[in-house]
Amino acid sequence: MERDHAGASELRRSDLARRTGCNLETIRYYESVGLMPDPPRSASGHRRYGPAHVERLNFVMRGRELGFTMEEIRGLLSLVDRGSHTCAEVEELGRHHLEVVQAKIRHLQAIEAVLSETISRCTGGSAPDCPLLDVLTDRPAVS
Amino acid sequence: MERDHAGASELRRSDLARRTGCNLETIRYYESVGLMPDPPRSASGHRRYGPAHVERLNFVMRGRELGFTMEEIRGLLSLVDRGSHTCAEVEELGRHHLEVVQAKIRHLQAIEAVLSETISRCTGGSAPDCPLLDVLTDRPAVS
DNA sequence: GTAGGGTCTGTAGCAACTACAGGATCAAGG
DNA sequence: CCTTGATCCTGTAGTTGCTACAGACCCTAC
Repeated sequence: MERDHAGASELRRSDLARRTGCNLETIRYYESVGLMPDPPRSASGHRRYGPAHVERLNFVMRGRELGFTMEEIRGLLSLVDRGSHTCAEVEELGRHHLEVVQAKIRHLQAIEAVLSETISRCTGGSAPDCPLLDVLTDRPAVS
Repeated sequence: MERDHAGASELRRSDLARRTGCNLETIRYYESVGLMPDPPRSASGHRRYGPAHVERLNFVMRGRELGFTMEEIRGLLSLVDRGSHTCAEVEELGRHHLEVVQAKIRHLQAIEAVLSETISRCTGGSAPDCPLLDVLTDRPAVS
């Protein structure tokens, strides 16, 4: 006879981790900050997860993969949890995040332009003169 | 007569901050982690900065603007401080950093592609159906 | 019954700052 | 000379998104 077993889909924490690919400690972290609900516990205090937890963790993980902050995911989840969300509301969160992503890309591209241009002027030799150091020290390039 | 004044270019912390555009607290932080040297102090313990500090802080700040980590900047500084650096050494640090930046750009662009494609399919209406939520829940798009 | 895993909690660490609190000190005006 | 307000000092805690312990408990299989 099995004790402490409320159904075929009761997962331990390591099962949930394996199934979702999420780090074990990260699951606890998501619970501690309220992204994941506190799961029911066995008599001895061990967490027991059901299919709803798997779904929710997948949601959170996909959100993170798309670069949403935990705050944004919280917003998305609360829309969904409310049960009366609209596409327009979700889209707005998405569009805002998209703009942030695009701004980051532009920022990195600006850095990339300076870096690659500067490095392309490096001789790579054993002399101390270096265009990259010139940029960092703001010494104007020798014209 | 001026007391506590060892030259025309002795700066207080707020002067250094203003002159470089660096946050006041950040200067202390850089000192605490060794990116900036501990400056000499006045009799009462107030920091006094000279031109060398301005130069070094500018170096650090330009490095940060180019996205170098503090560890990388530490590396660059130790090359320069050693006094016998070569362009090849500096270039290698720069090239490595460039690759990191390019990888970040690619990562963000992949995110951007998914996000903008998904959001473009949003109707923005008051219905709960939403392509972005579909992606997050991994519900396959209705074909 | 015991060995080995897994689980529990709390805490500290990472990067790179930023922001206080609570006190000392300085510079200028009266 | 004294007050006032700005600036300085230190130490500590907060931020984001985890990750990694330590030390105790528990659970399962042999």
